[in-house]
Amino acid sequence: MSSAQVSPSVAGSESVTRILDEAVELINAHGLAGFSMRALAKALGQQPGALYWHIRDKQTLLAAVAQRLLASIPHDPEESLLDVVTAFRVQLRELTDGAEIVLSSIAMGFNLDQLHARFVAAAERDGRELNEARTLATTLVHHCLGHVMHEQQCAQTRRLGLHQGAGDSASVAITADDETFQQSVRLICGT
Amino acid sequence: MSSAQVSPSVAGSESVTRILDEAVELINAHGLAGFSMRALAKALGQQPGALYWHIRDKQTLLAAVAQRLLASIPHDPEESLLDVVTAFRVQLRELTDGAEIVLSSIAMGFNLDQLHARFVAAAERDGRELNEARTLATTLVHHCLGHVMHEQQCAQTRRLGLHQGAGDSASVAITADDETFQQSVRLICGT
DNA sequence: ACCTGAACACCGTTCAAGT
DNA sequence: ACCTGAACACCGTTCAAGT
Repeated sequence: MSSAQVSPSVAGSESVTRILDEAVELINAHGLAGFSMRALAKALGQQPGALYWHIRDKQTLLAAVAQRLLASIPHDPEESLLDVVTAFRVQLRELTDGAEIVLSSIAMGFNLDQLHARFVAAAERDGRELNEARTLATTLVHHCLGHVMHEQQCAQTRRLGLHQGAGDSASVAITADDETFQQSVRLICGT
Repeated sequence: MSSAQVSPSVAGSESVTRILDEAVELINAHGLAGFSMRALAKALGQQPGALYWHIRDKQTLLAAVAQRLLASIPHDPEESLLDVVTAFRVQLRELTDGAEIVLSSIAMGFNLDQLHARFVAAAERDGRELNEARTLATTLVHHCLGHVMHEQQCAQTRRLGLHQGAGDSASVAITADDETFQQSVRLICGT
């Protein structure tokens, strides 16, 4: 049995850990667009091909990064719905292009069920009925992903320089900042 | 003045139109991941370099595709908030990976202000106060993008074959389908 | 078990030179 | 004005061969 997989549960083969650590560092430094397998190999002092003994491919690597991101959301057994959605957003923002990485990992079979379950549990603790809790959970997850994705893409726009909009760029009607996020969450949760 | 730009307003140089048409066709056929400048050139019967006389680069091309997508949301002056969010989702789904293309175009300076304004206007017609209308608009845009992105990534997972989840794949707790979407919209709008 | 070296089949983009 | 041909500097991935 070759270990050429980043298996969801047993990903701790310690060479894989080193690879993931370095991948996170590079993504944080140069963004997802500036991240390549070849650059990762170079940073690890190896040949590009060497990576493929440890991991299946780039997409699987990114799915593992996404998984690690979600797994490190702090877990409070008494957390409210507001707590968990806030923690989710915080964690997405810890990693450059975190929302894009999580979303695109879905195409790798990565799913958000665990996260969804945490939202549902928190909603039920807040006194919601099960069906309502489920809708609430799904809505908040989708909203948070859309919001942070927007925010992070705007950040990249700024990093690359010019906005191609009109000269005075003060006219941005739709924004994705802290205050907007909180207003949306209050709206969804019904104050 | 070289025309090497897909300028937002005057993009109608008819060669550019042909390029965009073909790009949309290829994206619909093979997804964003399977779309390349070289494949686009081949489909047009040209050399890859020829494209760069008409358009600045790939990202600008995709931003133009996103713009065309948003511009072709049917416009009803009496539309309700529900109408506009539904039309937005329909249009995102017209194009394979449409949500991803729109979201990533934001990094090119592409912004969603026009769309946001339509949401706000519809909300006001529905009797909302301005601040409420703004929050509602932002929330719905972010939610819809997150939702459709999730949905389209899942579709790609299915196209590529296996889910790497457990054997029986019936256990998907979080989904992005029509019914879920409508429930979320009702929740956000307050029934 | 783990890595190198070298290759394969691609990319996006530029730019002289042609017409 | 518009396109070709050819190059540049990259990609992800595979795989024999080494240790």
